[in-house]
Amino acid sequence: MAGAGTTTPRERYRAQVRAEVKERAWEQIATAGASALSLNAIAKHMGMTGPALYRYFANRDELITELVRDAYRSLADGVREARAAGADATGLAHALREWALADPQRYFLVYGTPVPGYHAPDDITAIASEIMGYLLDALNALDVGGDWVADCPTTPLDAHLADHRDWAGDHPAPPAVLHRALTFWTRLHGILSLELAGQFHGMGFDPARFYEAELADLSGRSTST
Amino acid sequence: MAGAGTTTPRERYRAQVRAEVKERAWEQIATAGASALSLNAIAKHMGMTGPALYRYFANRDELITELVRDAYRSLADGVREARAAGADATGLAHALREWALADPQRYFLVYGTPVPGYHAPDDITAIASEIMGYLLDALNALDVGGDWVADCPTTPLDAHLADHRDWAGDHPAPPAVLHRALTFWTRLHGILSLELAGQFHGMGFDPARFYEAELADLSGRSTST
DNA sequence: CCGTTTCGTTAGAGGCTATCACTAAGGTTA
DNA sequence: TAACCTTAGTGATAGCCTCTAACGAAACGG
Repeated sequence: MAGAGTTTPRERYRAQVRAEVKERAWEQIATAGASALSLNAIAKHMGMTGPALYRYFANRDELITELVRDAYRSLADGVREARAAGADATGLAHALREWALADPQRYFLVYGTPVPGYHAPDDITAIASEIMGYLLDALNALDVGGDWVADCPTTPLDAHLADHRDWAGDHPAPPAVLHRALTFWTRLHGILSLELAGQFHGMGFDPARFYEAELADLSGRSTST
Repeated sequence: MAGAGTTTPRERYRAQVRAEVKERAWEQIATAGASALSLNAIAKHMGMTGPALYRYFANRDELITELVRDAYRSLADGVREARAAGADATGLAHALREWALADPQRYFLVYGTPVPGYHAPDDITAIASEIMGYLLDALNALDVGGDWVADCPTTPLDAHLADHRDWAGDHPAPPAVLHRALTFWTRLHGILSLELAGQFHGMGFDPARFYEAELADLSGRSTST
């Protein structure tokens, strides 16, 4: 019997095949989008027949869910590492942008159009709130003196968020910081998703500069008001 | 030969079948997303066999493109009407939100995850810039006295936009207004797309209030700085 | 009334997901 | 070593899908 931490050859082989399937899947997704992902085509690329892959993934949905999980995980790791390297909220925003540009379809797999019936498993939503946690940390750290929060007028939305802060877990950030975290997320996502979708194509301006400008606005007002 | 403006019975019938196909298509899209749209299933629902529909649409892509066109058209009409009824930029934002909530999948068809290879035909991008035109009008009208633009510091991004303003056509809006139009679009889209994608699910707060808060911020700063 | 155009059908190629029964190979145990 | 069990991969099959081609039938227009 295999002790904890050891792996049998069979388990190693299994893990390797699963990894190769996912690798091919990412290639397919990058070139044709997630809806065009085909287990059959992946199998043929690997020199197998279609049904063989059902030994490794219960169905197409399970493979996609696994890819979504990996994508979330890679973003969370990137953000955590940026934070560990001393990045502030702006640094996290840059990490997000680089992660998004590196593989647009991966970004869309996480933040793009959902299929109506689908509901992500709990461990994936847990990773999502882990990412939100890093953002809250970064924004909260900007406010160590408490001066920005103190100066900040209490808006009706802040009061509302004070009553609905379950999503922040037990994070100590005050409502004004929760508010800022939401604006960070939604504003950056607004730019990134439109840019990656090609909606800025033919408009001529440089999305990176616009991103920087929004970021400056997002950070600047913590000190200027 | 039918004179201009008249229609033969055949043309009427054809238009009616095409309309019914699109109607069924919207139902399918609303419940299962665009990727699950099936010409075959639509035909069966209409009491026909699958291949019959190829008399009306060259292929699946053409049907989807038609739906995208209709969706854009309906948004443009809504925004134009709101503007004609005297709505300012905030009013347009409310029109956008209602249009989005009325049919989330329709919103995603227009602003959601694109298929990597796909390129929209020119008339569709023309509708997109028509919508942008209404937004520029509304934002420009806020600034009739020119005081906000005058007070507004010329940012590097504004200078950049002054050099890349092709997308605004021959609209007289100054660079600062172009900048504001971009922030309007991207910030509102950021919230709407995440909300419709269900990313706020389980977070507890009311997205409508957050939308209002962003809108207040977007409008408020035109007078406060 | 008759030719022409258009519509809808069936048949079929080729793709997909997914299940099933079966073989062949690998590991385990007596 | 031999018997056994587990697992990987196969072909066959069902049931979807898109899309093409050929054929009958209906409707239109002169």
